[in-house]
Amino acid sequence: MAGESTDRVVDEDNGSGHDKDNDNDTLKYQLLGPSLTKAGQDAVDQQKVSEIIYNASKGSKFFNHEQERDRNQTLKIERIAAEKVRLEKLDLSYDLRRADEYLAELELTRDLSQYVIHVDCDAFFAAVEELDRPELKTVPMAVGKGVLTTCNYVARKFGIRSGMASFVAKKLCPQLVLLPSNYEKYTAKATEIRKILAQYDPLFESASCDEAYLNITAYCDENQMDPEDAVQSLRSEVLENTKISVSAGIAPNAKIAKISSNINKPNGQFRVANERTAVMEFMQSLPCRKVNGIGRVFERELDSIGIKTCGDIYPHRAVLTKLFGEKAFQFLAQCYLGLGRTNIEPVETHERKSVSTETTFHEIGDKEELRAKLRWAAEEMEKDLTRTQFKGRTLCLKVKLHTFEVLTRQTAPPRAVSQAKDLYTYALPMLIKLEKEIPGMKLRLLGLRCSNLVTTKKTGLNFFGFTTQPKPPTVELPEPNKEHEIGAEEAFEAAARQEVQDEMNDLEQLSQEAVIPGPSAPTIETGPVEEPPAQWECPICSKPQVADDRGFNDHVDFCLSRQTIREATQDTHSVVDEPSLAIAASRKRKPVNTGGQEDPRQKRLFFR
DNA sequence: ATGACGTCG
DNA sequence: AAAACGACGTCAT
Repeated sequence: MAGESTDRVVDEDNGSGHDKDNDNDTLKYQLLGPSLTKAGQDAVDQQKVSEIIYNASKGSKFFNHEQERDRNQTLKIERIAAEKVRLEKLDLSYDLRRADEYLAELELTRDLSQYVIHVDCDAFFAAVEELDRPELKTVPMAVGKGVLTTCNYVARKFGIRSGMASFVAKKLCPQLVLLPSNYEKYTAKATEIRKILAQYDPLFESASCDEAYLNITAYCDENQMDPEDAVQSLRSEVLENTKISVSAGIAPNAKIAKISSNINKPNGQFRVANERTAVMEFMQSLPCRKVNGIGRVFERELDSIGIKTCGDIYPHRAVLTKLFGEKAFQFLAQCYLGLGRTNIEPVETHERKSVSTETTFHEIGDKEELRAKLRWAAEEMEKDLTRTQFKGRTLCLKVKLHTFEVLTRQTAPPRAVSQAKDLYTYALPMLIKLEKEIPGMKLRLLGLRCSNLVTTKKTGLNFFGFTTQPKPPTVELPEPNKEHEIGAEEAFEAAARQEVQDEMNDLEQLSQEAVIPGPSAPTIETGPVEEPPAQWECPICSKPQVADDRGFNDHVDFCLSRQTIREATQDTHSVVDEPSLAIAASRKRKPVNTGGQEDPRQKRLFFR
């Protein structure tokens, strides 16, 4: 049973001292995973499921990390609840009036003229697999390796959900069939489905592989059709032609359509009429958690002040800004009123903000192995950047420690980067810094992300009728050279331990070869983008740097090789500079906000 | 700007 | 024994 509240190592990092025994309840709820609200779980005994998950997890590093998070969240919501009590003793008439004014203002923006629908495939990945192997329809089955991405409805009866660790799922249902995911197959199927969706709204918006928003107002007009009939026909058309069942929500805006598509899942639809009363009524009893954007954490925080449904927001409107911030208040106000966006547009019109790659692996502490992982990530990243036709002005390294703690470090190279060699060159110093900050660092994940993107697409060149050749922008090196480059990169670190001079020569050669060669680009380099010569400082020695006219700078390579040598020769006897030590020491002590400090409340903002 | 964190599918 | 990945967004500093 749930008796013991685990043996807490209570040391000085816990200023508040006290610890509720019922912490386990929230923790267990947390462990149930993020998709508790998904369909197919209604008949499941969640108590029992939660016990099993808890027992399967107990003591693991993952569990300990979740426990830590849960503790912090609990502290935070205690502060929120206490603050709310304090606020309510004050005169809130000003806040009340402001809230009401905002609500009135929002009300004027209400648009009930559009039919927006959200289409959602039922257990999509699992359904696609079942097409190939119909015998799986009757047995519990899930897709995904370490973590499940989807499971069929038979599996859901056992309490299995997407996002669940597969070994936990096996505990809940030993006969569960696990399939590896096959994204090509799923995207191919998704393309078939989208072809049909396009007939109903050519400007539909793919929200993900298996979801889409459509505005069918025009379609209904032109065909003199009721939206429900239109969606009925859309769904049967999809089912007949692709053998995939989909559910749909029909509503005056995207927010409500999204919620509605879940209501009669699987293979069903639900409509909220385009009338104010229908909308208000629908929201009134709707649990906040169902709204896209309110997750497990915010749900708990809202619950702690007595808000469970969207209707509960109204009576609390006067304190929301002070407790959660202006943006959160505005978002909640829209939830209460059931407002949402009505303009649906193709996802291609959105500009991408970042490109990233990351992988999880067995715990690694060995420095060489970590570099190999970083190199691999850099290569993956280069592929992704090539495919998406971007370079990154800023580069971010992400690691997850063996404790599941996640850290990120970012840097702004002197020029936008896209080649594996450069990605590696600029990421490695960040990794090295982390290794210094965290003695004995062991990782279970490593990833890279590029943001501040610069497009390498050759756009706008065809106003004289020139067809833009869709040639991939990276034409730098013939294949064999790439191999050589990687090999040399390995050699780099090894050689660094021996002779600086020789190494520098090698590096110079490498740089000459690897850096963007002007002549091989026949057309204008990268169309419209004019990269400003960023000012930048070396992540190792912090000296200000200037990029040369090829866009790069050998200083980092140089500094890096010195660094590597120092590490190799003096490793045990630490030359580690004091600041790093200070950071390392302070890391573990969480910023326990001491008494006098006011208002540590976290604010959040949602889209739009 | 940078890093932590929340959220979604 | 064992808990993903990629993308987006905020906030505090």
